[in-house]
Amino acid sequence: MGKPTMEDVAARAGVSRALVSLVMRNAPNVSARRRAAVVKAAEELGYSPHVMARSLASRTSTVLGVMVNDLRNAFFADVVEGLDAAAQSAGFDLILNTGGRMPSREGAALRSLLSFRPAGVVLLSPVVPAAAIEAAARQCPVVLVSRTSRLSTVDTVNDDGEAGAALAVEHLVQLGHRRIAHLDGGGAAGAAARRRGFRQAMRSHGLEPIVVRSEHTDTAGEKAVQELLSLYSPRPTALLAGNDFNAVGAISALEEHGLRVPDDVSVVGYDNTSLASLRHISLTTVDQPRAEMARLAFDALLERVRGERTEPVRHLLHPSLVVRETTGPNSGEAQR
Amino acid sequence: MGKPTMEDVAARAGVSRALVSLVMRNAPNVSARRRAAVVKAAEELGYSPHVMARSLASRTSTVLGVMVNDLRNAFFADVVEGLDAAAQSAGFDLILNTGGRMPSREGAALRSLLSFRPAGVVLLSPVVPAAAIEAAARQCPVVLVSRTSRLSTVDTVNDDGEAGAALAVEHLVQLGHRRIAHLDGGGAAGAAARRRGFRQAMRSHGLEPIVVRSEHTDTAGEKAVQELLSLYSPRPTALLAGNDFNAVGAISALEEHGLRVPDDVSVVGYDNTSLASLRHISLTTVDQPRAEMARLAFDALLERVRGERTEPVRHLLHPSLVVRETTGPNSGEAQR
DNA sequence: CTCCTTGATTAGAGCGCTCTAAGCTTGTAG
DNA sequence: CTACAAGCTTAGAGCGCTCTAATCAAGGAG
Repeated sequence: MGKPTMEDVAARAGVSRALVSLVMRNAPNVSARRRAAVVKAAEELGYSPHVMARSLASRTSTVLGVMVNDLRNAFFADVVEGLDAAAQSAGFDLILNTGGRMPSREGAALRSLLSFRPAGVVLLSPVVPAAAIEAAARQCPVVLVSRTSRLSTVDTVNDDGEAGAALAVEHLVQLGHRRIAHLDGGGAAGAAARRRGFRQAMRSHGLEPIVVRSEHTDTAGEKAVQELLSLYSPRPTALLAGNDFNAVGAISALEEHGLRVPDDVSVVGYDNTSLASLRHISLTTVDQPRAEMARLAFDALLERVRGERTEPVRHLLHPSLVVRETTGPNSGEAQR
Repeated sequence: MGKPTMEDVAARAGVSRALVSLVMRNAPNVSARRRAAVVKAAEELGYSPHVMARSLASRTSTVLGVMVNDLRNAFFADVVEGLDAAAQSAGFDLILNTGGRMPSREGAALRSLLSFRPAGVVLLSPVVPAAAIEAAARQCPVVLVSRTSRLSTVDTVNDDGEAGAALAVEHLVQLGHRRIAHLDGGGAAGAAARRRGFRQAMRSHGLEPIVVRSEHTDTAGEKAVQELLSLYSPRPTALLAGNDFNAVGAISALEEHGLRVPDDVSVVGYDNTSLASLRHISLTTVDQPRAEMARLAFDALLERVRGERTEPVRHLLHPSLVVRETTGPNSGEAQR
């Protein structure tokens, strides 16, 4: 438990502490002989530099703060994995926090991250007020994922929800569907953009957009379908759910009503979570390039850290459609 | 970007740095007047103590290292959430890493965690050699989740896989099933215990255990069922999958063979991930108390940190069965 | 043989904080 | 008026490191 310090290594190698420091940072201008001696001593003692002490002394940080509102959501877990990969390859470390989608808890989490004086902070779909984000941005670079912002001090990375929804509509229209409904995500992150994209795409095809209020859960999806079927007759022949969970719930409800997917009703999800790719579900869905989003978020941070950029950057990533087995041609049976 | 220091606060409040330090740690024996002045000054400057500097000076750490091999696995994401909750309520922070199930990467990740001189480290189902774990345990308390160990310096938290499998067998036997197969998890974490529990429970009922080699993925589950159906005639009437993903794959394959679940074949999963609770799947499964596991892991660490305990602790948590809609009485049709 | 130059090494200050021990006020008792 | 707790406050060393500037050794040029 008694961890060796640089001083210990120096003593054992018969050199000064400063020289050990140089070796640890692989600085040039260290003779091969001394370098070897230091490396050997360090190995024998099982020494590795104390990151926090280094950070203090060098006035630099290799820590990235990450706040995620819900790790259970596979989308965020994927982004965190991506951030970790980027961080590891650049010698950074992640300090991670959850905010539970509650502004107060998120605020505390954010403050906790900042007390590490991180090189930067990534907020995944935060719900804290803009003022809190602005305050954070005064302390270090901040990038928002799955949340937009007008603050000139923060960067953002989002998928183009409008384009994603349009992609889905396009696919369904091409399959011959004309009565298409959207089960929206209410106030969830990105829901507004998807709704907007859906409406626009429908209108551009001269179709009447049907939107049912829902949420990003499977039970909400079921409920929305109940409502949809009782309200609209003839019923829609295709559905764009707010996300994959919602889509799975919708499928359950449809099947309970004796409607087959995709024969009677086509269903498209959103997010392409691991759920969608399960063969048992095999959901046609809109994929957000999570790995790329993570990479861009990390790079944006690094650019700010290095002072290479001061204007904000707004990444709007183009989603893609993954066609699986829940969508098919409009059979026409249900057409009036 | 210029972060205020304790000195700045002290100057503004007209007191010494030491006094500010006392207030920040809300030590007693500080007059109300000074305390208020310090708090006010800190607020005005937007000051919060520098955790790393504090850690260095106090020779204590409020950082917990967490290594998770795969965040995409909902089980681990849940445990991390639990750890975060425990950590937050005790004033600790998580530094998180992934090892990608590769010993070399895990080793690097572990070293990276240790360089923060954390108060303790939690390893979620690590695959690094015991020697690496032992080395880590010499630096700080280590607790293993979903991995056993004989090292007296590390604590472990596992679910009782034998009991879990037995629970499932018991349930199926009570439903009248006698030909029950287990699609095992191969070399995955916990798979051996589940397999052992399955065999034991079957034998204790005088039944012949059927075990098919598989993996913890849905495609492996499908493949295992193909194999099972081609190999065993009469076919089993019930299945215990290695985990939920595997179970979902198995269900797909069964349905493709025209077998209904649970009418023709009952299926039990393992883990009770969010997947299982989707109404569309509604999988009977064995639940591991993840929140409790996280809590116990955290507490074990804290006990070691505080020096309250030096002997290792081995938590073996009792899983519970969550009965949903993929299990039902043996219809007897397929009985010989 | 002396003066520079160049590359290798080290002394020492300091990062932002904590913590021990010492110093300063009061109030109260003698 | 002195003595002495008891309660507040602060000086200053030091945590483990980095970094600047100074030192030193060893050639090469004059």
